[in-house]
Amino acid sequence: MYDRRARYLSEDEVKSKLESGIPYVIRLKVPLNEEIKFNDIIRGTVKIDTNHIDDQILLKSDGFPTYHLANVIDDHLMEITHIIRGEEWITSVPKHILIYRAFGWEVPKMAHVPLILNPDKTKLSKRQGDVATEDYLKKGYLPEALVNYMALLGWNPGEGEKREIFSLDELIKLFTLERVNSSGAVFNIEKLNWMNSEYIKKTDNEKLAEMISPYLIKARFDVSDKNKLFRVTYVIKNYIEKLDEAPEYARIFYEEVKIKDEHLEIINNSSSRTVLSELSILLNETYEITETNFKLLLTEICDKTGIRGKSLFMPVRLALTGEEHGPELGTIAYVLGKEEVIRRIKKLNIQ
RNA sequence: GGCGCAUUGGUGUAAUUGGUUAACACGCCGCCCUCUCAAGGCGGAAAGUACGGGUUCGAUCCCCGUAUGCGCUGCCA
Repeated sequence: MYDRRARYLSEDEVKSKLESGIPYVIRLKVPLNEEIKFNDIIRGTVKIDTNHIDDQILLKSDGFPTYHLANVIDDHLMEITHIIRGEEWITSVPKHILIYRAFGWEVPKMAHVPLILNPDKTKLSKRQGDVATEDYLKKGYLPEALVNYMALLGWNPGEGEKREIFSLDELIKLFTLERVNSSGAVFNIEKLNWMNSEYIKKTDNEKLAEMISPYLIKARFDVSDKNKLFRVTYVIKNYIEKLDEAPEYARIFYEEVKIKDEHLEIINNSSSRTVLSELSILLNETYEITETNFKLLLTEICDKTGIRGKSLFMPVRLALTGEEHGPELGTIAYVLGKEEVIRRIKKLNIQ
């Protein structure tokens, strides 16, 4: 700690040092043995002994002010009423109060908010993941979800309010500094993901389609067919938690089907061949595929052939997507459309 | 080292001025739905409130100590 030597220099000493041209700084003369008390809106009364505070440098040797001086003057000139900032600033409050006092200015109200923590409870850092909001926006977190999630980190609306999804307007209405708590909060990406998926589900298809198309384009999918894009959006909105997951789930609608080796056997057995050829026949008699009538076609095949359950659905699923898992078959067929469904089945028989 | 701030399930939080079976959400597990995967519905496990002392008829809540974590301790902000 600085020994406060400058304050004990005599006037003559100061004068001669000044004349000799030695570089100097201007410091704050902190009173000795005084307890500075202040009220923090979030934490209540905080006391700090001035003996633990250095004689702060206010003007550097190059003549420029340090943060502490500039900050106080700036806030006063801008008529700041409330200073709301991170907890790491709390120990510099007495320095600021002393400066306000020296100027004879009123001290604004103070509120020091808790820190956001890594899973291991250390201060949030780049080493353990993204910290910039841009990083999250890029991944396809919606701004509303981000705001909503962050608001709930260290704050809550109180008893009687069970909701957790709040619009900006609602947050503005409900938020008070008094209900912010004072301990650091671990940033839980799982809950953010959940909340983001809630917001995605709430977004209407047209808007959501617009939001995901950059991600699909980046994956080199041809999204020029707007109708198809809307249908794809309608399907995947229940699957994605973040917008950047869209290509992964939209893939089956945009990429050529590739039958994996482990599925060759299933797709080539006689029952599967029966199902697929029956389906082709029925499709030719169908004007247009809808979610429900495609299911009806499958029921019809079941009635006619006695093939049911997995042996009925799986060959169709594999033929249309090349995957064992995915949305409901009727939905998939509806999104692809009649022509494409027929094409995909046909392509298979040729192999 | 000194000073400051904090401490409720794995995580985020709740619990009128001390009196609840300590509540909700995420996550996890199970069941239902179902061709599958999600979504959705239902249910379950999970903290006795960091630890130790007080004060009190009674402490998550008040006081003290310890531990732990974080912050500050710059001619950085």
